[in-house]
Amino acid sequence: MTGRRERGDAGTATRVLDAAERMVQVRGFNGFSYADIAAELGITKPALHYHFAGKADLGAALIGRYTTRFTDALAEVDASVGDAPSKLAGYADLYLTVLRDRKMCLCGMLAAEYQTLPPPMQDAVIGFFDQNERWLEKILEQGQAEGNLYFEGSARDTARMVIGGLEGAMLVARPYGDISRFQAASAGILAALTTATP
Amino acid sequence: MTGRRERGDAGTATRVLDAAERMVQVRGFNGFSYADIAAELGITKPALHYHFAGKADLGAALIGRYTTRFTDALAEVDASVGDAPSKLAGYADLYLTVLRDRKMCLCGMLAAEYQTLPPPMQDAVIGFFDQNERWLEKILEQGQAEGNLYFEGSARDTARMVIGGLEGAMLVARPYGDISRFQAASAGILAALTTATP
DNA sequence: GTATACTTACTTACCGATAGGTCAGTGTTG
DNA sequence: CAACACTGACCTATCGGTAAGTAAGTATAC
Repeated sequence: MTGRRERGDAGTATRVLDAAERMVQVRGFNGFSYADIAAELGITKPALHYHFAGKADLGAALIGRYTTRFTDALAEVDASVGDAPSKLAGYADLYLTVLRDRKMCLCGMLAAEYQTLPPPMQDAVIGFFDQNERWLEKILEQGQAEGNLYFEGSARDTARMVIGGLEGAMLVARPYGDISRFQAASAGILAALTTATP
Repeated sequence: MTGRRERGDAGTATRVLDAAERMVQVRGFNGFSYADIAAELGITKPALHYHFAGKADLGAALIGRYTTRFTDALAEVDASVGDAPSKLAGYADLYLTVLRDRKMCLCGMLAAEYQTLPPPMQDAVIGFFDQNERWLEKILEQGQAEGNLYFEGSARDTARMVIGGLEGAMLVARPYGDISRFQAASAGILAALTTATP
């Protein structure tokens, strides 16, 4: 065995994160074990402990990477489309992409299990939602200023409604295995924000 | 020890259901064990197996009782208030009552863990959402006919949006321990449905 | 009315499997 | 050789679940 990483080789740590991430998003943090990951990757449990001291550390690393990737995706949405409604649509599309793989939003899943999580993971989950909220708030304010987004109440409360609406739509759509349930809700939220109220 | 139930004594089976229900709503189905329940009630694990053959059976019984109670609560809403907007507000209030105890909707929690549940529990979770959807659909149609609820698209899709919106608002509000997050979302959903579009 | 049979509601003691985690090596690489 | 990336063997605690026994109450037979 080489032991040395080749070009194009993802590296064990990354492969562990990938497997664990998918397991959390499908089964929840309390729904898989170190043994499950080891079996899937064809390595041993101590190899996992070598890369991530404990399940709690792995969990925290998972949220960190997910949040970073999500932040990058939001920046990409910011850069690729101009007006606020398109950015909102791009935001909803990030959720849809996750759901297509029959997965729940990582932090939506962890929000359900929140009370059983080690405190560092709890803080990281909150951080994810805060970040989403800030980005959405900015877009909503932009749209209000541009005159192409309409809502009553604060941009902050509206941002929270959008996050809750999309997370909830994912949560309920997944048991049915029906993406269109999410799409209808997503379209409805977008429509509500792009329709002027008298 | 008498072994015989006294008046006002809840009965072991009911006490088990009560404890398990709270544990699922706070920690998730994969976040507690038979030992946890036994310790809380001051009985032994085999006593649990006497009343509920296995954790799967207990889980199924849990959803059954919850769905029945929810159905009763919906009938109570139907009976106590007249117009559709008030009924919708009553519906949202059922969610708020759950959240006040720092609990997630039982079936919202189980929706997150859906992929790890035994099939009978999966079916029962779907049944709960179907029932909610049917009730809401009826109310939405009533409101549309009365001219005091406004929405585009089908009553069915709108019902699904309401369920997703409220479940998601609960999901995200709970980590923050902030009921007002839910209330703002709930009020927003109600407002969107009671505001005429041009 | 009392002995017998049976049910209810448990307990003690235990099972194999799995949970997360540790430690002492080991082969490879620069 | 020293750092890196592991493996094999093992640990304790806990998981859901079971087998056997028991105290107390109920129904039935005579």
